[in-house]
Amino acid sequence: MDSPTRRPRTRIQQEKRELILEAALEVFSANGFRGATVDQIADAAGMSKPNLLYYFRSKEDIHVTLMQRLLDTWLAPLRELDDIGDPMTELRSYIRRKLEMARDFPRESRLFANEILQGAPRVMPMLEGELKALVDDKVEVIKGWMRAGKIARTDPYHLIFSIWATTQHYADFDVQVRAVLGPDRGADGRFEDAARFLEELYLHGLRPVR
Amino acid sequence: MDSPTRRPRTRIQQEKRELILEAALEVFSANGFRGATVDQIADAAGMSKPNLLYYFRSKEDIHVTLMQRLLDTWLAPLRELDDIGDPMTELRSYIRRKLEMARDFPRESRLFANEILQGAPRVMPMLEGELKALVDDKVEVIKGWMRAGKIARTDPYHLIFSIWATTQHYADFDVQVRAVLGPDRGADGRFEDAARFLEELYLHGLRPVR
DNA sequence: CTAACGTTTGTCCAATCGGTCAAAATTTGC
DNA sequence: GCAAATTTTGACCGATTGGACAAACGTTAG
Repeated sequence: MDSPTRRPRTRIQQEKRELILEAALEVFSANGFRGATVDQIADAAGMSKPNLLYYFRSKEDIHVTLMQRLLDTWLAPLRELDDIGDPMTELRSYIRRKLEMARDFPRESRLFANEILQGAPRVMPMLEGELKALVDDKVEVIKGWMRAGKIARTDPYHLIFSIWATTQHYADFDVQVRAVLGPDRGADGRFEDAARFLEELYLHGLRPVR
Repeated sequence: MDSPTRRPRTRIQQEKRELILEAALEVFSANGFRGATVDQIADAAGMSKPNLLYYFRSKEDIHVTLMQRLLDTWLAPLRELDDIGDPMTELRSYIRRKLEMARDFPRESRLFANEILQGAPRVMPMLEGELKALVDDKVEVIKGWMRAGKIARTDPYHLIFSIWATTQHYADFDVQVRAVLGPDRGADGRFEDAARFLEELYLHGLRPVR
């Protein structure tokens, strides 16, 4: 009675679903939702298309499952932003963590970017619910820091947006970054430079230090 | 002999090609290249599909034409970044101009983001040629400012990347920004807040002013 | 062994895709 | 006004798409 697309029961279902999601991440992030085909995903997962559709009801089913899991890990760094500890240090390590995620999980970043670019047709509820709630929460923390004079008084929402933008840029616009920088400096070097720059930017901006 | 897809000769060809490009911008930016259909574009342009294909050889032909035009206007603000005038003022107005473009031409921004996200399959040569050359040029200008002690010594490439990222974010991730901020503040208010925040960030970072 | 259950595949289908083509409708040059 | 050139359209095509389905295959418990 229970279809495998409900709740995985056997070990093999658990494994195959993971395999499919990994393959789908690869294909979706590289081609977008409409650009990806079920055949491509099935190929990448090493199985036939009907077999894949035995584990997931539809192409969209794969995508929403992927997005649901993604958002959790994607927001983890922001969740860790905590009131304990020095504000400036907290923010710096948040930026570093986000930059590390752009380096280590570029496919996840691009998958998310693709979805938002298309108007978030499949994750809008999550944005207005889970995401907004978390951001609102952290904005209060940041406001506290500002009131205490620990960091400059500025717009906390746009502060968070700017951190998202600058860090995810290195995953989403990777080919552009590479095209501009040339092949001289490898991926590690690029992220090292980016980390150093962002630290300086968020610390004291562009005003010359004397 | 000359097909209209070569060089527009008549007034009507000029007009219809413009009409198609405008419609294609709308459709491509909202759905990506593979997500957009020729029928959609033809519909948006108020003509039949075969008629559209009389003015452009193919779907890809429309896209490359669009991208070629786009890159020029897209890079205009950076071209204006000049050695004359106060460096800090120059950078501030570059940021402002880029932010205004994100506000006034979000479709162009999303079209570009879509293309880069997919690995820039149709504009890679432009990135490695035109774009890289321009950035290299402006990086030298910025380095001069740093040597003169006018702005802080930091990585000029990543400075430019960060400006691109923070400004275009408001076009590319618009739905997310709106979802997080809620409906309270209109589009004008959002961009006002963003402009103020970015000015403060690039001026003195997050260090509290006392 | 065998019945029940879970897994895999080959085949097929309707819908949609980008693009062609010949013919009709319209505009233009003289 | 009329012939030539340009513009527009309906009908059509092969390829690809997401998905359905029944039959075959494998596995496991009794």
